[in-house]
Amino acid sequence: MAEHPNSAERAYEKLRTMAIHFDFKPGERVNESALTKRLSVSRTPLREALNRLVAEGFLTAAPGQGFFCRPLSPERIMELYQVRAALESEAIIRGIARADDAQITSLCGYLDETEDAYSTCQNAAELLEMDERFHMKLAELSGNAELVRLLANINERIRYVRLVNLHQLIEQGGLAGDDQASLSMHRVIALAVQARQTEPAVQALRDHIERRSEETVDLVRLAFSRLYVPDS
Amino acid sequence: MAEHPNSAERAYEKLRTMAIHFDFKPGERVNESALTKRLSVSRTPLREALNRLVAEGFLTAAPGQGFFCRPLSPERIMELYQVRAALESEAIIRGIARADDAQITSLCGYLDETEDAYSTCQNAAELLEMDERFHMKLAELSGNAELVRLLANINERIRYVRLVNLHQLIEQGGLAGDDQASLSMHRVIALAVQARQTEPAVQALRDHIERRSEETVDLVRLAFSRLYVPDS
DNA sequence: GTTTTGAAAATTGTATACAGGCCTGTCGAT
DNA sequence: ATCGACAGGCCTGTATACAATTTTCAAAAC
Repeated sequence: MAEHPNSAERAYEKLRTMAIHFDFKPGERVNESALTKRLSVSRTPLREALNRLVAEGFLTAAPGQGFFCRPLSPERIMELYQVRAALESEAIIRGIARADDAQITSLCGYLDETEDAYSTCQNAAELLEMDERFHMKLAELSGNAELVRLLANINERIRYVRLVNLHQLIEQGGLAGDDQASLSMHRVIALAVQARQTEPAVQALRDHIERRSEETVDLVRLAFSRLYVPDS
Repeated sequence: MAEHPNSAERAYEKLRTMAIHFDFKPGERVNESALTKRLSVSRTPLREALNRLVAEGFLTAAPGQGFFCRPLSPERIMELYQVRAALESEAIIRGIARADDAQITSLCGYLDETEDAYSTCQNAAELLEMDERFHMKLAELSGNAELVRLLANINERIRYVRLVNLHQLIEQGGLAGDDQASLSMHRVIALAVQARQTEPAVQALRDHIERRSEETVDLVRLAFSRLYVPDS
C-alpha cells in the first residue's frame, strides 16, 4: 500500500476505496479532522484528495459546510447506467472499426479463461471484478483513452449497487441462471464484435446493461438496507 | 465575476477560463507562485482549483513537478469528439423515449429564434456559443444530469479547437455554405427527434459531428499556429 | 410545550512557513 | 568539445496556525 510516495495520493486511494464501498453513508457529512487522524495525513493533502473525489462524482461539496457523501438515489444510478450504455456502445462501434483481429481474439480468450471460474464462483466481488474486466477490455478495443477513463469512473460509481445486487442473487440461489445468462451475453457481444457486426453487438450490449437498470429502484432500496443494517 | 465568496471557487473559474482558451500553452508547466500573484489568492486555494482542473481533464499533474497544461494532439481531440458523439447519441435516444412534446418544441423554438443570427453572424465565438447551446439543449432532453455534465466538460475541452476552426472558415469566406449546412443539420436532427425517429436522428447527429473529426489533424495544426503566433 | 436567542464549540477556508526534491548552470574531467 | 558531477536556487508538497463561518446546545421568552 506504500506504493505512492506522496501522502495526497495515498489519501486519495484510501478515500476512493471508502467512497466506492460507501463507508460514508449517503448524504453524510465527511469530517476532515477525523479523517486526518484515521489516514495519518494533514488536512492539506486530505482536502486535495477530497476535492479530486468531488470532481469525480464520489462526493459533493457545499461551500462553508465541507464535503458530503454523494446521495444514493435510483435516478442517479439509472443515469450512470445510461452513461455506461452510451460509452460502451461507442466503444463497440469504434472497436469494430479500428481493432485488429488479434485484439478481438484476445477478448474472446479472456472469456474462455474465465468461463469456468465464472460458472462456479460464489463470491460476488470476484464475479463483479471479472464482469467489469470484460467490459473494460471491450472498451479498450476502441483505442480511446478518454472513453476508457470515463467508463472506469462510471463503473466505480455503480460498483457498490451492482455488488449488492450480486450478493442478493447469490443468496437467493438464483445466480446460476442469471449468471449464465450474463456470461452468454458476453459471448454474444464478443462474437458479434468479432464478426464486425455493429448493430447486433450494440443491441446485445444495450440489452445486457438495460436488464439491470430496470431493477434499479429495488436495487437502491436494497443497497440502503445493507448500508444501514451492516450485518454482512 | 465576484459571484463566489470563496477564493478557491474564484480561482477555479478564472483558471478554467484560461485553460479553455489555452492561455497556458500545451505541455507548458504551470507556475504556482506566479499564479498566486496573478489571481491574488494564496497557494492553498490555488492548488485546490488546479487539482479540480486536473480531474476535469484540463491540466495534468506530474508528482514532484507540479501542474502542466494538457497536451494538444490530434488523437486526444479525436477521442473527445468520439466521446461527444457517444454522449449525444445517448441523449437523443433517451430524449426521444422520455421528453414530452413541449420540451422538444422548445428545442425547435430555439432554432427558430437563432436562425437569423446564425445566418448573418460573423463572430466565431458567438456562432460557437449558439451551436453549443443547441447541443446542450438537445442533451438536456435526456433528463440525465450526469450526461449533461459530462457533455459540458467535453465541449469545454474541444471549444478552443472548434473556435479556431470557425475563425478560419469565416476568414476563408467559406462560412456561409458550411454554416448553413450546420444550421440545417440542426434542423434535421430536431425534426427527427420531434418525429420520434431514433435511428435517423442519431445518424444525422453522428454525420454532423463526424464531419469535423475528419479534419482534426489539420485543425490541431492550425490551433497550434494560432497559439504560438498570437496575432488574433 | 414550542420557539427564539445567544454564546460556545467545532469545523471549514485560507495564509504562511518549512522541508525536501527537482531543475539549471557551472565547473571539472575525459 | 562533450559529457558528467555538483552546488545553488527554485519550486513543489506538507504541516500548522489563524480567521471566519456554521453548527450545536442550552437557557429564556412566548
